Amino acid sequence: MQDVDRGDGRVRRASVIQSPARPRRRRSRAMDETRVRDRAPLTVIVAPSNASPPRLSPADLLPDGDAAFHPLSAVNGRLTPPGLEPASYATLTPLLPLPPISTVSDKFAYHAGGTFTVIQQQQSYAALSPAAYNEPLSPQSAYSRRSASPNSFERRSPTPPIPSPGLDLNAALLREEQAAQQQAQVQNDTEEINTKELAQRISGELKRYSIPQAIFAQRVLCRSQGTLSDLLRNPKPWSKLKSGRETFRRMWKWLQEPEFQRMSALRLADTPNQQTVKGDNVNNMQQQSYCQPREYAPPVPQGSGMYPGPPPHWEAPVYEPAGDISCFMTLVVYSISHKILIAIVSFVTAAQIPQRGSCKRKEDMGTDMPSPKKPRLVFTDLQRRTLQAIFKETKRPSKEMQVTIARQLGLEPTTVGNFFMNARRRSMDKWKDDDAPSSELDTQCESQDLDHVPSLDSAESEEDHDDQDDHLL
DNA sequence: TAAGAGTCAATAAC
DNA sequence: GTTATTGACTCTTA
Repeated sequence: MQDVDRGDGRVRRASVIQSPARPRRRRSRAMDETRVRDRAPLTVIVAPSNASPPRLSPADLLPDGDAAFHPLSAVNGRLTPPGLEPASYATLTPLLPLPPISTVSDKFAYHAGGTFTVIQQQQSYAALSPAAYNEPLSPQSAYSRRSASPNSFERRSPTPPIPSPGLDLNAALLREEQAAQQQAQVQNDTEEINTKELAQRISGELKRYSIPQAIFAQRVLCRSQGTLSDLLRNPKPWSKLKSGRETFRRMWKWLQEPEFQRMSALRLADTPNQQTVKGDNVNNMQQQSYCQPREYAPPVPQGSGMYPGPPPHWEAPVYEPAGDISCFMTLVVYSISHKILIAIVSFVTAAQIPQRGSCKRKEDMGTDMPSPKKPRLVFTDLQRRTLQAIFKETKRPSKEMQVTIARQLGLEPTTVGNFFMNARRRSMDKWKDDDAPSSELDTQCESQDLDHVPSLDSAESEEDHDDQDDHLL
């Protein structure tokens, strides 16, 4: 993984010993675990990045022999399934059927293409007929409708194959259609999409057509490239998704489109400001953006004037390089009388851990001009390793502990809070390696979530490398 | 109100 | 130039 040393810090060791934490409200299994661990002394060792890595074995870190501990190596595996090699997709002709999304919509009856088309043309994307929305992606159906003839997409053409009907017939059809929509909508809300497979297919299609993620993300999903990348690499099981299902539905929908419409969807938004015109021209597909308003207002773009600006400590950050850091840090956390008393003993060189603004920055050091861009905080190696080591032991450190950690590492408490929040969420990204059905995965995840820290993968692999170095030494 | 979920977007990595 | 990573923001949920 890419997470290599970002600093030269040579932290020798840091340990955190924690004993009984203040009783906390039970929220989940995770909290249970945290509570259990809070009762036991905790030692966190942060090894130097260029020397012996933090080898956090259960024996080292979990005096109670917590069986839930898992080596990080078992977690990594950012998903790039072998079956998704670009070459395999390259062997397909554009009109060959796609492999099935097994769990999706086979139960759905294929909806009359004509009526679907009319709706598709006249409604916004989100309001598409659910039946069509969830039409089967089985090889049979896909193939028969797409590749039977070069004009297969015409089955969804704006001119539906409705036999020159009288008004009554149309009305009946419309009613039938509406009923089907309602029913399908119900199904749509509950039906499961195999997000992993969908992600693989989308990835494959993007590769096959050389569609940049950024374009697809923006045009079809109305999301950022980074978001798409993350979704494709770490698709959450459908059952774990909430509002995020909409994004996968859009992928799904796009995948269901005939090639012609897929490419059209990608092209149409090439026009600047296209997305500002939504649903105001039902007769013009070029104005029919895939994108619908977000579930909530998107963040105000930076530089728009509404961004409140960086926190004070970012204004003139002292981005001290972590180089030449040589320290031996020990964190001792213990509690007395239901109140955590955190004692931190640090052996840090003067330049070791600035209390503020210790985060490195690639540049910006020589510019006095206030940048309109929000500076991105990047943890120093020491900060990252310490946080990761602590996270291994305590997924939900108390507020007090977070404050202490923040103070010790020269970070804002909110930054520390964000780290743990992100780490908790991203530590659940491990269903990716499992081919089991999502329901099964869910069960597995329940027992593994909190012991996997993908963000630590780098540290782990790094450690391996360091181990070798140590060995040489 | 805190934690979770979804996401942005800076930027590192390739 | 494209993709992956990740700190932080906004909104939702418990």
